[in-house]
Amino acid sequence: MKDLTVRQQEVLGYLQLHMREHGTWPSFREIEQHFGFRSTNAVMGHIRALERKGYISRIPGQARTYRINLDLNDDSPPREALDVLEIPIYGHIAAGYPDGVETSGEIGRLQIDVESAGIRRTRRSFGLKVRGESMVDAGIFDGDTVIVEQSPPRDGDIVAALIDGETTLKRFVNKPGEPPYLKAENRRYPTLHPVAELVVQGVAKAVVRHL
Amino acid sequence: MKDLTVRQQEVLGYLQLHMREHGTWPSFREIEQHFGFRSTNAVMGHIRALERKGYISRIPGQARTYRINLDLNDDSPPREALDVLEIPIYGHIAAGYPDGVETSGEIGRLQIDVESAGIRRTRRSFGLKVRGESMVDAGIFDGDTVIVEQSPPRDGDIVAALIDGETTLKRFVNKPGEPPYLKAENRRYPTLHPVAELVVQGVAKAVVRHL
DNA sequence: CTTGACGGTGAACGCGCGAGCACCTAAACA
DNA sequence: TGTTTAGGTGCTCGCGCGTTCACCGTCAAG
Repeated sequence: MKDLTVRQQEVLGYLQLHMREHGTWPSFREIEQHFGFRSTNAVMGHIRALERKGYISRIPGQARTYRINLDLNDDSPPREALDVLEIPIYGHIAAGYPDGVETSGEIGRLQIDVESAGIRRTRRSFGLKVRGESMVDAGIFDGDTVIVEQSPPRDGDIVAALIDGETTLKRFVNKPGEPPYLKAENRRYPTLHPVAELVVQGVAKAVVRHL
Repeated sequence: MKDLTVRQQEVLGYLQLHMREHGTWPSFREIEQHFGFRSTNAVMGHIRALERKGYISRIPGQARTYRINLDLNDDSPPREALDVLEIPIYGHIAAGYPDGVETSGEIGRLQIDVESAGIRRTRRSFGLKVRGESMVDAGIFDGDTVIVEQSPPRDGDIVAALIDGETTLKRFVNKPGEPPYLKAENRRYPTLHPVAELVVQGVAKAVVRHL
């Protein structure tokens, strides 16, 4: 946060303010008007600067598409206090809802400190209520809550993946030289699970079980 | 949520999904492509329906500006704020611990909401870093953190108990007519563990595992 | 004195993207 | 039977909005 000029901080602040208040990113013209600029190019300069310095990223040419890189703009001191995160929990996956997690199906919330869960604040995370026995050999049982972080999977990770329109938990196997595939961790299940198109929603980082 | 058709729920779900994953609302063309429509007007119909039914609102003519009316789409009971508790974690337990709070052996802290952990605020709780394999058959592995609440054990509970000056995790068995005893949940361990004097420190309520 | 970063004006360009119109199909009424 | 509602296709129109180019200041560093 230190390498930003005052003006740039103001612009970054306005981006976040607008998002908080309207649920939408502002357009160049809206930023221009807010700061009293007389040219959208003044905005362009600041946006470019923020982009260059890594505080935001965007999809060039597309309207109102920003993304704040949180890890940079919170210059939180080395934490002594526990950094707690509130996470939505999704349960049953709507039948036929192929996009995966049905957002309206939020069945609860969970709060845990990031260290215990092994997740990062900068990534989006969500909880998933486990159904079925496909991962019992990995110590994940029916009824457990797994905390999934949206990040690219690596070989050996347990991932939440989309199979036939349902979200399931599987081991992600990606050996060099062969296409990646998914594997259930249950001796009674077919071990291999070849998938035409692999849609990985996130990587399981932690399990919380209610005894 | 009941007055929405399946398709409308899917569209609403995609709006939220896209927002979660990209931090941006999708454009009509992106929605069209995602659902395989061949006309943006199909999108228009659904957006209009969602708007008419009050689930979203938008600023007409402006790109990627939606607003979700949350109060409508979650028909879950009004969620109370999560009650979060900070808990000390002990590694190896010092002999003589049961007298009270011996903080010297504290190796960390954990924060979690009481509901996820299944504990009560009124009781004292602590975390325990599991060492050894004595409970693998109960799905508790070496390295897991169990959350223990200080309360009287009942038959079948997993308890933290003092054996030979060390705290271990065991199943508490208390059948009528015979003295209570402890039992390890590992096929390779002796199943019975008769103890002269039973010192139970608390009942395990939850497990947190870092994958 | 020059160079570069920073902050800005003004105008023009061109695609992204919401909006509208015409028309189609299937299911649910009544 | 006609009418309505949900869910589409295909096309066009026109504004919103990001982008670029030319050019202007100020200030600190080399």
